[in-house]
Amino acid sequence: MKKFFNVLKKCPLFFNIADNDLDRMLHCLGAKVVSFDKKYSVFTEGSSAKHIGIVLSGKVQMTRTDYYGNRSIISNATAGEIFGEAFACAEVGSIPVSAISLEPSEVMLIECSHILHTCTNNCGFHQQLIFNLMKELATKTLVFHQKLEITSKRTTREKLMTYLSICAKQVGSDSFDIPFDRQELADYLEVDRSGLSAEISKLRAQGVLETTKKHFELL
Amino acid sequence: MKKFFNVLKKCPLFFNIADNDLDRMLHCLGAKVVSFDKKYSVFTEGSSAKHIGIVLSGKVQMTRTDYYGNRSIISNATAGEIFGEAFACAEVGSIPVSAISLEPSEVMLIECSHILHTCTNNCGFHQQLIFNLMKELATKTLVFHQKLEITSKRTTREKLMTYLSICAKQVGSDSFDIPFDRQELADYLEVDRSGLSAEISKLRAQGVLETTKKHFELL
DNA sequence: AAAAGTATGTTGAATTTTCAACAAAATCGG
DNA sequence: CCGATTTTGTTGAAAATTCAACATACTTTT
Repeated sequence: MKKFFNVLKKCPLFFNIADNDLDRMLHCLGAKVVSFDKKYSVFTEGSSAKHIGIVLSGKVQMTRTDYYGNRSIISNATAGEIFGEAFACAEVGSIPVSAISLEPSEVMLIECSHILHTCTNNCGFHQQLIFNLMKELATKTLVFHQKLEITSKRTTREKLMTYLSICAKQVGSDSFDIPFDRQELADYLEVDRSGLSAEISKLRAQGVLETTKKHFELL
Repeated sequence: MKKFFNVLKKCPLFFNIADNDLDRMLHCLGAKVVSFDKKYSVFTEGSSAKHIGIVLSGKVQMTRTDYYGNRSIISNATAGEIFGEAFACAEVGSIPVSAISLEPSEVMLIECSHILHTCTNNCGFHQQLIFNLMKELATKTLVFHQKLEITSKRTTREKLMTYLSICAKQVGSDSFDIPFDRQELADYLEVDRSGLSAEISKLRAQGVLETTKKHFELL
């Protein structure tokens, strides 16, 4: 596990956990590392929701696909980020979303009950873990509010501009990269891809923005 | 505070807290009760996010209104339910939503830092409170997933049917009441009210459902 | 370097939504 | 109980989205 310590130290779940406690803790939690090739499922919609995932390397995407085949992208997670924690913490039977690896990825899986319910060894770090988990859940809720703010807009143009404005604000610059290609961006904004492309062209023609591939610049 | 004990005992924040501890605890937390007339703001968009709200009586609605005046309804909270906890827990500067009383309401406000950071009295219930808060945040995330599932649908008809199906499932019956009037339902589904009314009429004509006011029946 | 596959942009037709305006029904206040 | 207000339903026109089909650009593989 040692080789992942640099990533884990950045993971909010382990905030305030001393370095030399980490190894013992992971053992106590029964943490395991699993590798996934590109486009493999980490979690499948409908499967049981016992584990919290932590991305160690690569990229994992949370999606849902409805009855008619419309894919909806919930979020992307990269190294150090947590996913699936809400379903595991709420102790629901099955997950309403899928998690797939966008690249070859390594993922740490921790059974959530090991975090929530104090082990017999009385390790003493459970309280800190639960506190960290709570913080993470609160932060994730804010991310959802942001996504709702974006998708509640009524037109493709407004959705896109709201999303790009948030990106610019987060980066602190009008020039930035987004983590989505065009189809993914459409699935994140919940709009039609070709309509999105058309709208981007229009915005470019009107001098509102410049873009090449995943790079955007607001003018 | 005694007169609210029946409500507070049903509040998930106080799960597993002994009855005779509750009074002392509320005092220690600096909980205060505030009354609001109909249509008053409990929280205003942009204000600081320090307090968790608990509805003691009445009804509180979380909304956001965008630049163009489109109102978006996030959720309704009735007696025993918590609101605003995510912003307080995440310790963000300001709230991105408003909370307004739909009826004359009484609300308990607790400064979140009093829950998160152990007090000098060493009361010993903070760990349980934090655990409960974590559970609540996880549950709320599931509610958000549900709202996203609904609003990610592309047509008014699909959004409505998805929402009604979820209602029916929760109640365990095809006959149920919804907590929204038509305008509120439209704002929750993020669609135009008149379009929603037209769609409901169509569904009625097609024998898919029956409805009078807030009562719906799926056929 | 060519071929195959993938991603992006473009277009027009069909569908759907929004918007505005109004009528009818229900509710509220005195 | 009546008048005033609010809610709901209806309609048609304008705007926007979706859908399908295709052309072009870009990547990857062999």
